[in-house]
Amino acid sequence: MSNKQLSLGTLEYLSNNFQLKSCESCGSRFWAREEQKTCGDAPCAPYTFIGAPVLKKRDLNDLRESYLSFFERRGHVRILPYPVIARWREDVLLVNASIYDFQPLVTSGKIPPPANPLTISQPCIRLKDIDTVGKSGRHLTNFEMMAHHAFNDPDCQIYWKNETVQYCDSLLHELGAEPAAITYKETPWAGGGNAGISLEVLVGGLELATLVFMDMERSKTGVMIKDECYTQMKKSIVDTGYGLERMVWAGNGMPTIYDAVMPDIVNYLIECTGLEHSLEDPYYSHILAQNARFAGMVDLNASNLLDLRKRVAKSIGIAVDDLVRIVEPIETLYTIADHSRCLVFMLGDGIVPSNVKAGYLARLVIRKVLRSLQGLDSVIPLEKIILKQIEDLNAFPKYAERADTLIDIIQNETEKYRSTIDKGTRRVSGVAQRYKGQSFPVAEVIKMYDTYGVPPETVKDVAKEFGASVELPDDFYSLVAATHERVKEVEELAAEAVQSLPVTHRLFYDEPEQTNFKAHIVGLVDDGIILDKTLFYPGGGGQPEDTGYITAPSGKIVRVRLARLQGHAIIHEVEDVEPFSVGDQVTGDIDVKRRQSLARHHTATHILLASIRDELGGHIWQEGAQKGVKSSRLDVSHYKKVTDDERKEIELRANEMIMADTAVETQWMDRNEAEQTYGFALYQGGVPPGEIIRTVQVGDDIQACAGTHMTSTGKVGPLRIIRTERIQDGVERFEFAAGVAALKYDQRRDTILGESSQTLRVPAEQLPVTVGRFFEEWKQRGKENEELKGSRAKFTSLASEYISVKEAQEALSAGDLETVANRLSSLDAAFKRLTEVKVSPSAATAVAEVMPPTVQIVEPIQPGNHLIKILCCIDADIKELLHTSQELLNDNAVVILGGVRGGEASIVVRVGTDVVKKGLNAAIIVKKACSLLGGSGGGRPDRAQGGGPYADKINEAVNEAKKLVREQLEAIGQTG
RNA sequence: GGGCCGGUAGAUCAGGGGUAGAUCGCUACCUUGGCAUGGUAGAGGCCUCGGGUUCAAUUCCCGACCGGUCCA
Repeated sequence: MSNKQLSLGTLEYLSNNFQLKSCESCGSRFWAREEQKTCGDAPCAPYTFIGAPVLKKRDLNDLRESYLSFFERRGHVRILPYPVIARWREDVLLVNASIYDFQPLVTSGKIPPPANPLTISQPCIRLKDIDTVGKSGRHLTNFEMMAHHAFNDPDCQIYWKNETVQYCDSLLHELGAEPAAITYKETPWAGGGNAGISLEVLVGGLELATLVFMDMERSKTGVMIKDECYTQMKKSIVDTGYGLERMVWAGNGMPTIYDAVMPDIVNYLIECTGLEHSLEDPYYSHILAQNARFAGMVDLNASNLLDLRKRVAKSIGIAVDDLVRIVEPIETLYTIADHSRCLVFMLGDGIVPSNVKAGYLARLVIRKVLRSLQGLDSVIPLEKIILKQIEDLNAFPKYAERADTLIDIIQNETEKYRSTIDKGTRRVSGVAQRYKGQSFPVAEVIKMYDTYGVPPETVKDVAKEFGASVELPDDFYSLVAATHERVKEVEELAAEAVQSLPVTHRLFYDEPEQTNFKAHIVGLVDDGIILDKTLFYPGGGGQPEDTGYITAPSGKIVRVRLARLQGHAIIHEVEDVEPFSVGDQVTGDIDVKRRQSLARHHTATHILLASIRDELGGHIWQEGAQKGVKSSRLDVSHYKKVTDDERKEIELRANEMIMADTAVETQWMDRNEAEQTYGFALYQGGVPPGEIIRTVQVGDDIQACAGTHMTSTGKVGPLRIIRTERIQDGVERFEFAAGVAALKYDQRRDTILGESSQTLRVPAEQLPVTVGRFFEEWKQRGKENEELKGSRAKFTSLASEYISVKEAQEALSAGDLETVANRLSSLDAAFKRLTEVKVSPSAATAVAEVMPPTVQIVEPIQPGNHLIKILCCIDADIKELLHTSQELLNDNAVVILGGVRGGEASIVVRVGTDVVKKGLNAAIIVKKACSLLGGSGGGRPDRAQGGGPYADKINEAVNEAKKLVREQLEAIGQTG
């Protein structure tokens, strides 16, 4: 740590034209031309430009062009804007500032800037203050940062502080600013691992730009800035940022930035909601202007919003409630205008809504704007507003081209949100019923939001309907965050031990089809050798490394386990390093089949990606890829599940590209030239470092890629998509095989089909129909089986009531059918239901024939006044016994049933309600009886079941149960 | 990448180691001259899949698949 202060140093231009002052309010150092007490920044100074513009009136397009050409005339090269999604960075999701375009590769010196100096208009998205957007009058979630950058290093000095301030001053003069109104305030700046002094440029109380002089980097010691230490670095970077929207606002003087920047959209929304009449009222417009002035003075957040409302209301002399009533609807419209515009940038640059990463942020914005729209009295579809925004953003024609996809995404998300809210609402009402007339616990509100995505406001509304009150704490969202266990940040990767290893020449690029080579050993490490040149691909870009053999001068052949890259050297990890010494000439043979399959899959990946993009649209972006020998994976961004038809179409297109058999062109190109020619689509697989990058062209698809490829698409062979799966919301994974692997895949499927059709004895073509039929029949059987079990249970129970087996058999053998028929006559109704055949003597015979094997014992006995019914069946499972027992049971009975099926014995005991009251417990009886069966059982006092493997002990077990029931009943009888 | 929820009838969901439930919808019948309605009966479930524990798993445990949601 050091007390050293960061200082601006002496700037000729400022010293000659300005005076250094100190703010009476906040104490910061600032520069102004004339006498001035405060630094000119909020909260020390109020807005003065509202109603009194401090710049010339310009619209966005006009001012953007003026800015860029101003710097072009001063030797800067105009660079095209980068997408708002920072795909080239690991550490951030969205572009927050123009300098993000050049971090980390340019700022760290790994690659040169695309031009030096340069100027750019970079659309940026900042969601940090999203909740104050619309209310503060000045916050936007999206804005264009106008910038000029100069990258200085010891060898190449472009310009530094003095020129930067001078440029700024003359630009502002050109734009119509009064020189005396311009203030430069000194502030330390830090971000993205770098730091430096900066100047905030203030005009009319509004910060229009920040001029950052980045010349320090994070380190263990040095100057403390925002809790981190920084030291001087060799490079120094001019990083400026001018708010395009703010400059338009300053030249327009409307009460809010939204009116100034998006007048058409705001007016459209006002018309849709019928608010225009109130805005024409001078009283209303006075209130809105006053509100905007006050809001400009404070750093708004959720907790001080009410505070602001109070102050504004007081200054105008109206009640807070009245103020809110007037101000809130228009604030909602501003929010909608801002968010919908933000979405055009996000979705237009290819962000697909998702539950992760940047996609989640897009969803967040969509849901916020949908919620705002819901709060309005009138219904305006979000799609309509988006279309209007696309029209308004005519400076970005690429968004108009993608309008259809954007609308599709929006509709998809709207539908999704609707169903989430529907589901959530039902869930909340369920919970709310429990808290009728009480307060709904905050923990439940958090759960609703965190787990089910129901916003707290919705919870409040729904709960109210059920008479449950909800107290929302101000720090609701921090409470949500607190429930998430803080996950330990992945520690920064330790810097690789920098070894000076020799550079290996990469033969695999020069001769992609060669499989063996001669080379000299130039180095030996632990278990590996380094050659002057090699065909072994060290892995990278999702392509695994090569394996193979190296032959020593002695003739000894040694297996190469793998090749890996370390620095610029390729290390061949070998099983035995013994036979080698530096200087030897060796021959290398790569594993041809492996390499060929990998190369095939690699080229196939490019082909597939191009086909998917053709079929599904320009938002498709590679999210990851892993090549393999047998199959490979390609993950792409997409907002819907890929349908079967789409998948087939993609597969066809891919194979058409293959059959077209075009050459695969690889080329080493200057990176900036490649970028300007092909755009960001180059970096599907990530951004490689270096001034020169390797491009691979497959058909119309061009990517920066370091892998090995086939020399023409035809050599890829057949390509089969094995399956698609959604690995995240918004990311679809394609698993596919190419060449030999694809054929093997097909063969495996053939085998599966063949075996299946053999089992069912039908040709493969008929499998779907047959399997369908079998499944239906199987279900039908199941149902019939259930029915029969139920019927049999009824039948068994009824039969047991009226005739014993012995009796029936004796009567039948004596030819006395009349007796059997008489005894069975009361079965008529039940029997009819079962067979729909009227009971006749012959049917009775049939019954008797059915019964003997089933019913072994029918033994009504009467201990005390309880009836015990015991039935021991063979061939019955627990379910059937349960059904039967139900039929046999009455209030003062105890039923014991035994059955055997499939080598397993089962026992069911049921106790009638009267007997349960006396204290007989079925569960205890079953448990004890089942121990004889080598198993166990249990249940409720009135109904228990169990079983065990010793089927031959079933009679013993049933008798045991009978004994236990008797004993217990007798014991109860004695005590009761 | 991490956390938290969930997958049961056509839909929405309840349940829970021991006979799978409700509401709506569907079919038929009854109530009326007809409709709204009301009543009665019925059809409709590999309780997502695979493994484990258990006498017994839709239920408990592990894994897969699918979905929802919050955060970085």
